[in-house]
Amino acid sequence: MQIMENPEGVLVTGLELFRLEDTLDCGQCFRFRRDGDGWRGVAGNRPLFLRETPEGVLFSCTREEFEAFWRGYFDLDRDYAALRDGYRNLSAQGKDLSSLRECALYAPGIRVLRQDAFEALISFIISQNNNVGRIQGIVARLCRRFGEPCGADPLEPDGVAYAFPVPEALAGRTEDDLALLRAGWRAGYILDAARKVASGEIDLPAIAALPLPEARAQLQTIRGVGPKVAECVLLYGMARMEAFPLDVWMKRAMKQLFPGCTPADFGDCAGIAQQYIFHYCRRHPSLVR
DNA sequence: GCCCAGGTATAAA
DNA sequence: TTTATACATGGG
Repeated sequence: MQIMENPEGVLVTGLELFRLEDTLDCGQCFRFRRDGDGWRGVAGNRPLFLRETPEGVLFSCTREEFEAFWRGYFDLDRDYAALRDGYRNLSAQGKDLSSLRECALYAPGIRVLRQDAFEALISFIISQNNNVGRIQGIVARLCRRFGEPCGADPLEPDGVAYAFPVPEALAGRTEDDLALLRAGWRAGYILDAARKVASGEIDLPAIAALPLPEARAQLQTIRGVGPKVAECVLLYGMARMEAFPLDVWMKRAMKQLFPGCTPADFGDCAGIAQQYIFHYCRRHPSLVR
């Protein structure tokens, strides 16, 4: 990876296996949209525009911002090629994981984003029994109404980029206050999560460091957080790459593609394998119907 | 109208 | 412990 400054921002070259569409349009984050030939969005309180050029990926930020945040956010220091090859050789106790190579062909440029834990928690509470378009709409309204302005966003009606709300900005609200989100019954879940985090009853950084079973159990004390949401928070919001979100699709895909295998068979980077499988399923709906 | 969307809480078997 | 149902929105 080479990093060069230019008048538009920071140009990153020499990156293998990094494609913006694979990474930003796959249901792991809900705040990035296409903008012309690139993508625009906000992570936490940091707005960003980025696009692919023949030379590399161009980030519209300073070198300091890239180094301090975006480099980690996009997981750019992980060697995904080595990981993919590692999976090829990882045949735990005779378990056949060879289908994974085929899966990885359908989203070779995916990176597992390292999002803020609270943002991931609220986002995936909203995601339950919901579709990506509507999730994005609810999250956008949440940020416009309860997030702090944090820069410019030409795609917003008022041209302002809004940060993801901090827990304290939500904890004191009522379900009526959240009615404008049109989040339905998830509004109560959002409030419970925000209140538990704001009060300290839920300590997200502490949970992130816990063994997986305890971390899952603590997350699931939040109303509206079940096995699936907890797993998404661990994988996308706590950089716990052993986490493996199992939804209806994934359960069926596992039976078809990896009979007899469990998430644990994919090792300490199971979550990345899960991403490859998820993308494969999206391209092969007949497999999981 | 009907069905579905990367689920979860709740009540019943 | 497992299975059924309601839950609010909105798009196809």
